[in-house]
Amino acid sequence: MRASDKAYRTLRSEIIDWQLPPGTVLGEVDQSTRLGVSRTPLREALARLTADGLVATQAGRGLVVTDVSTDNIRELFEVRRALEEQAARLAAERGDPAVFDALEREFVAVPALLESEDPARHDYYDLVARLDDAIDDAVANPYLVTALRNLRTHLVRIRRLARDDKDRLREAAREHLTIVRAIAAGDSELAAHATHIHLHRALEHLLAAHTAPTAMTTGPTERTAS
Amino acid sequence: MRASDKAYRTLRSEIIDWQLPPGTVLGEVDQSTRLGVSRTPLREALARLTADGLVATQAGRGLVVTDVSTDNIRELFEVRRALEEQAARLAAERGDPAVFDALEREFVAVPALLESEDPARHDYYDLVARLDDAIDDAVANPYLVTALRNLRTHLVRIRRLARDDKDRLREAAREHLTIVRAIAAGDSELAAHATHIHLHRALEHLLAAHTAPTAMTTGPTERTAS
DNA sequence: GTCACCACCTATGTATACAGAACCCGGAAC
DNA sequence: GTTCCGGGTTCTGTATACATAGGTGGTGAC
Repeated sequence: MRASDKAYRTLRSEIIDWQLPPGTVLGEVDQSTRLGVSRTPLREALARLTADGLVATQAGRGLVVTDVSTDNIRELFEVRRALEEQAARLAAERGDPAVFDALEREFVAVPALLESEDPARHDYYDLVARLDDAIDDAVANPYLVTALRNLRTHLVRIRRLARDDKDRLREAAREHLTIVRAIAAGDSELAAHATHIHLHRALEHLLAAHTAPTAMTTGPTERTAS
Repeated sequence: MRASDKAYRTLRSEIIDWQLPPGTVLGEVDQSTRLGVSRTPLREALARLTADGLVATQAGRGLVVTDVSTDNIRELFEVRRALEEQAARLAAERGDPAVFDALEREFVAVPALLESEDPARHDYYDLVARLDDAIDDAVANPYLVTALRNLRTHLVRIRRLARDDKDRLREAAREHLTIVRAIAAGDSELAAHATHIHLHRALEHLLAAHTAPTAMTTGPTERTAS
């Protein structure tokens, strides 16, 4: 694997996992020595992360991991609504019903799934990821899929703030079920509206969880990664 | 100005202006010597262009300028519809009516404008660009604005294929007028639907112009830039 | 005559060295 | 005490050298 890819993937997952929290200064020499690559591939990795919106140049401190504010989340969801509604619409028009029928059966089984031993809900998040993949596959539009992938990167990072409880996940599964059924039935408008509602509810839940413990991300987080 | 910025802007405008047509192979050494910068900043420029979708790595020939096929245009417009409708909606909700009232008056005057001496229609395209800027300003959403800006890069490149005649521009101006009035009136749904119709008509016109002289972009365009 | 293999060459990927600019700290003057 | 200036240090930006991989062309064998 190329050194620049290695640096990019490592930094990306560290940022998403909050091992590198918002505000972390990413000096080129620090990171290149830490990751064991030279500055040239590291710069490429940082450029890609900047394009992703995970890092940004702050006034006079160089590159820092971007903050996740309440406003950011709202803005992100405005874009997300536009893109995911369109994706749902197109998936309903073009998707293979059999694929979404199979996913429907899995979403029906989610309440039972959530009772099982899986503290991190990995099985559930895996199912949602497979739904996303199926939609990406169905829309067959590289531009749209790329935009959605970029967006999901941010959403995974934000998910850490959500404190998803069992009740919310059960509700989300019901919302997903409506979406999947609409896509399987080829009803594009229903799929779009179901997606709209799902995102509306997800944003509500996210903001409710985020406004309370806001101290987590704000304030002078001057931590440096070493 | 940084050498990498210089290389990026130069290559970007050359690709958009069709001076570097689709299929052109962009070797690192060729371009770095041609542009008078070293390979390091040039690689950064190429990475940015790749992220923009203007160049892509092709099988075994390295980086090439991306092709513009009919399918690409359709896919691009699917994303565009999603993002611009959302932008129009948000602009109607948040925009300053005075700004869009002023633009409305300018769009009313377009038929007269098109009669003037301006073979390249620069004045008209300028007005559309100012409308885009006003919408960007009104939506006040950096993620959405960034996505729209990236999209418009491709659209400017495609415009070269459109052969916009006076009739189409007059029609487009009427469509824009409807959009601007809806935004100024704060009617988000009307703004979204007017945008939808405008994009539908624009795509129709583009495809009609593009399917006939398709030989312009296809075929073995093995040209090399030197 | 065609196909396969080998060698050379050119391209990309990486490391490092150097230059310039910006920031920080200390000192001095008002 | 505060502010401004200067030196030093550290960072980014750029250039270049080197290594490796992949592609191409030529030659030989079947």
